[in-house]
Amino acid sequence: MSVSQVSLFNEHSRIVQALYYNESLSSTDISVFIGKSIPHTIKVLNELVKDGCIELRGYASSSGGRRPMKYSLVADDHFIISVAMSQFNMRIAALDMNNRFINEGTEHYFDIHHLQADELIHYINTFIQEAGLNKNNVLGVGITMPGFIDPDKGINYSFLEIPNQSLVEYMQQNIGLPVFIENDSTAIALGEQKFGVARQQNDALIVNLGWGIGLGMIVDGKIFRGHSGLAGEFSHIPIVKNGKLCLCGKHGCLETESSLIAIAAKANAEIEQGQTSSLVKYEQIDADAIIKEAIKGDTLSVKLISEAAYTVGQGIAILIHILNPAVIVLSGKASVVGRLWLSPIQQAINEHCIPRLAHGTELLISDLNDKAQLIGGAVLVVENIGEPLSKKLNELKKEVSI
Amino acid sequence: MSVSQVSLFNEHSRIVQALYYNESLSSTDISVFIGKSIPHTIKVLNELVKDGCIELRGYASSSGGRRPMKYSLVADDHFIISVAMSQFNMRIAALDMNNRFINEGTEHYFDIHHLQADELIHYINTFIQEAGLNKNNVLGVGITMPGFIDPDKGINYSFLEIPNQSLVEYMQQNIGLPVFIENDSTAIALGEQKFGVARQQNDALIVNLGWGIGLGMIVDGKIFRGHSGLAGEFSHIPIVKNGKLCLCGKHGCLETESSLIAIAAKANAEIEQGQTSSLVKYEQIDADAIIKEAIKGDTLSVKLISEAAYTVGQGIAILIHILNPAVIVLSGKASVVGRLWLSPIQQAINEHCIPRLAHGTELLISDLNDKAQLIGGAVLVVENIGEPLSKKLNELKKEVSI
DNA sequence: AAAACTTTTTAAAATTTTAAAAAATGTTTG
DNA sequence: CAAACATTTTTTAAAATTTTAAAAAGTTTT
Repeated sequence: MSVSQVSLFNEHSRIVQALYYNESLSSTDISVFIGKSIPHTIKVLNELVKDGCIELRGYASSSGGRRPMKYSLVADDHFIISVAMSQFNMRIAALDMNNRFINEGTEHYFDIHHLQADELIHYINTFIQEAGLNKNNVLGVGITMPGFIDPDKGINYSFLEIPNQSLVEYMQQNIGLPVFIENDSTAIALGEQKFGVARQQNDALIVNLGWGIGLGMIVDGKIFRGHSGLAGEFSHIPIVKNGKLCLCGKHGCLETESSLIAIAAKANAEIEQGQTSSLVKYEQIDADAIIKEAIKGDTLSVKLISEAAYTVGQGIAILIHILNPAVIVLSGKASVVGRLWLSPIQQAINEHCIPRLAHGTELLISDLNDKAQLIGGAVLVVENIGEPLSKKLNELKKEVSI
Repeated sequence: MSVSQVSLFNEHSRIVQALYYNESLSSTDISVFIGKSIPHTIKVLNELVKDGCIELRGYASSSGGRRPMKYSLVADDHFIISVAMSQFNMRIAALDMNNRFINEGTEHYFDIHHLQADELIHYINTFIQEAGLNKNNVLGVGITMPGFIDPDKGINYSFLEIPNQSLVEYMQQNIGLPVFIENDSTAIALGEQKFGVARQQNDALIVNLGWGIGLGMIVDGKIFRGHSGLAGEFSHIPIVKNGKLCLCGKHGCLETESSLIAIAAKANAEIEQGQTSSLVKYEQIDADAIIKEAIKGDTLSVKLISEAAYTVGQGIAILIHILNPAVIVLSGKASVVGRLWLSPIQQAINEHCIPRLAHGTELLISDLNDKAQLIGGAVLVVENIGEPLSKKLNELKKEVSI
């Protein structure tokens, strides 16, 4: 493949991206998106129509002038596999080029600490087979999971380490498709940015209310990772004075007070002390139980979530001062009870932010619910088509600093 | 001026930028910097040599092959005026195209709350005249000052407001040169990034230890401002439990404990309570007095700075978790006693950061000292040549979002 | 029905890159 | 010690790409 073909391919992929994020666009829109002239854009669009991956969808309306042609992706020309993992489970789904789920997907349970890459590969290959997908029509597999992940090198440093090889390389060899990996919170942020309430936002913070408190940051329209990929360690900022030792070894981390794990621990303690609550009927009081009872209105569950939320709000107040985001999105597992989190967090923001900042920041609840991570996995693939890992690694090596 | 000429001009200005930040570069270096092919780069370079703003500086060494020609800016072809203001004073200096001060500069004292734009204009015009500079050879004037500033609109919302006009417009009309404004902490960050210890860094935090605690953030190689330009409000993050009311109206702001103003207030209180200290000899104990005595080893002064530093360190620990910077630079007025700040801050980082993050972040003291802001003002001009305000405003209006 | 406006098409012009040759220099080898 | 070779930069000319400008084609408003 010559260099000119590569750059052409990337131009194509930019157009595919534009259309994946928008049902249909005019040639002018696409021309702006890819930063090329209209004649050139139209030439490329025609090629893609001939290729069969883009179709014409009639004319858009006009405010007084010739009506523009609408271009869209052909929905079933290609598909994307998205794999969303948490510490304890994984879901696999397939999406078409209109970002729609083409089936119900499958779910598997495990403890990620004991999960083997081969198991993961087996689940994915089985899924592709059972969904009846032809691998030639699959753009790629987006795997999103907890851990400290380098998406460019294709390595998860926390889980699923493969000796002498990157996880992505190993997966690609055994699945026969392009594979991309990303951190779960980051994936949720991607999903919210492209298809959720953070759509169109260049400066957004997406809080992943889950087993821990994850944070995905969109800075200047792009996912922000920091110098060594560790940025967004929100759940370990030292702002709590409860003396509890965190798993990370430090005291005072936000997650010792506000994660679902911390909330569950508190619930168990309170119940033991004889607190009345509909939680008593559970054999093991875990996050799912608390969320379930909180929805039903159990006082203790609601109280515990509210308290945790206020502490998270204090942390968010600090984030706002430093990053001045346009929106903050509450997403992730626990955001299904988003209403319960919202007002304590908003109150903490009002109490701890300078007014100009508090007013300039919108606090929103995800409307993607538990789909955010799966959608983020699909976005991950779309964002990376046209940039195979090998090319990225070459760039990393070349990187010249003047 | 046709559009093609504009883009050519911007290409020229990219080359000027590359050479302003580097004493000399080869055509290959410049080609990489501006992202164009070597033949094209050499063509443009020849034009600039003919123009007289770039000169040849002989050959660089080679690791085995033809030696590359070194290109440099002609030092006295153009000059830059930099104006560095604080709340209480301003310095004016002129720099040549090698980033060297061409004279001693001048200094004026005032309270910025009562400063008039006309006064500022008078100082600048007088300076240019007395320095014997021809305005045709001055690239522009970079004014850096406290306040909430929108550099694109050319407005300082906190000070020096001009009715019905932007400050920059007014200044340009009365000085007859391109004028650019920027926040003081941001300017210091620019200076440190291009010429200081944060050189080459894409992810750096520059702490401006001054009357307040300023913060300039370099994210992905660029100054980060947030959604509405308020990012980096480090001095108002709520992390102190001292009950003191901050000027911003909130309790618990970092600056109630750690700014030079807070330190001076504490010193006065301690002296009144009969503490022994070489500070007693001062009529008014202000920041300058404390810095002076701390250098001499006065126990009280050192103690107060150390305490403040530890609190700043707690704040920095939070910044590190969120932003994962490669380096943190202590700069600004109070960084002349940088050694005193260093170890309490480092200790707070070690205590409050997860180890992987603490180890990945270098804490450095500025070597530009009080020159950082002036140099930042010059960088401000260099960064903006080729992009006149009017063009920027047009772009702001056009900004299409898909 | 004319005027105003927007999108699309076309063809010429301008820009930029590619590829190959030439020039210059350090390293290796006989 | 010099010739051969590997490397790197510079030059050249042809090829490819992309843009500009102007004309044409549709729509809405007046």
